[in-house]
Amino acid sequence: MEKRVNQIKQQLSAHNYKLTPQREATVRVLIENEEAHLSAEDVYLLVKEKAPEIGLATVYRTLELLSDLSVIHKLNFGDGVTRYEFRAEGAEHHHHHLICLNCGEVDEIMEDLLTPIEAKVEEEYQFQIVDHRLTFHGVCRRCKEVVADPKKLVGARVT
Amino acid sequence: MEKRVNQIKQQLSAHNYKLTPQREATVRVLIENEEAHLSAEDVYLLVKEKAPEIGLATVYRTLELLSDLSVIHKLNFGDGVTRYEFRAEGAEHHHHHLICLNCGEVDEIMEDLLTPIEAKVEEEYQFQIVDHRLTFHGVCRRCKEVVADPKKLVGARVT
DNA sequence: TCTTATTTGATAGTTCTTTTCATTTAGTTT
DNA sequence: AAACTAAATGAAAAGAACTATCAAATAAGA
Repeated sequence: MEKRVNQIKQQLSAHNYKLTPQREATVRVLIENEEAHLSAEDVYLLVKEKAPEIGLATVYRTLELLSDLSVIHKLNFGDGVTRYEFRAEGAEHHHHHLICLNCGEVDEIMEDLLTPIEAKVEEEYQFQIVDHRLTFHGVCRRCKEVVADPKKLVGARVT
Repeated sequence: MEKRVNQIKQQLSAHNYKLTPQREATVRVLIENEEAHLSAEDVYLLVKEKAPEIGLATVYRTLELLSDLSVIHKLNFGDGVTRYEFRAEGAEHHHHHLICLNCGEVDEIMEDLLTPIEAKVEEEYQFQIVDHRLTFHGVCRRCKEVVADPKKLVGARVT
């Protein structure tokens, strides 16, 4: 944890930004909730527990800054809010997501399944890939028994 | 064109909706701009040219309706607006997108590259896939010469 | 035709996010 | 250490995208 905070501190100062107490509190919340896909509001509420004087605007600014420095990733699961997730350490680009159309839960696929496809796309479409987003929408293992007809869920909950 | 409008008319009436003049104008705009990934605002402005009396709320409602009936797909490229695209005829789920981080253009990959990966995911994660979203972010063929270091574009323009 | 339900347009309201601006904080220079 | 300069912050206003409300218009059914 301390190591990671320190690493981010260095990334910030490399770009002439400081790790202010507000930024540090935000970073710690993000690290502590690495798996959670927090919205800005979520982060704000969690940071407030540690540092009640922080303002929402600062949280937004910090998230934007960390995103610009590729410390975190912005995600959009189509529910109207931007969510944020730590970039996996050393990962070239981020992992994939499984969104359950029934319960809304978001699970992770940590392995990169796209490498062969990317090679094909770069070749075939003359497109130089920097990053990707891959999301599967469906029914998670926990909801399998509950859902009668998965096709009926198309268009539900997530865009 | 007429054939497709008619087909949609039937899909609507199958669910007890009418193809009103406003809905028809909206549908026609969507068909005419099939490749364009229009936002609601875009659609509104285009429909206004044909039917100036239409209101923005009606456009939103129509897009929502068509989306519910899976006539069109909602897309989210992370620029803050929902975009709409016709569902390819007979396609099980929609195609993939190439987003250029330099010029913002969105190109299409019409072939489905994910079938083998989906089989693996369904098996390995016990997740029943209904649909997917796959987007590659990078530099399009048109911008290749202009962009010196593509990595620098990470975090730019699109979330 | 009369009745009933659907659809619409205008507008007000929400929600999420960004901007503004005065104040605070931190780093630099003397 | 005091004065100066720049960066960062919090509060609140503003903005953008979308949704809900409601009276009027349209269409369908009795």
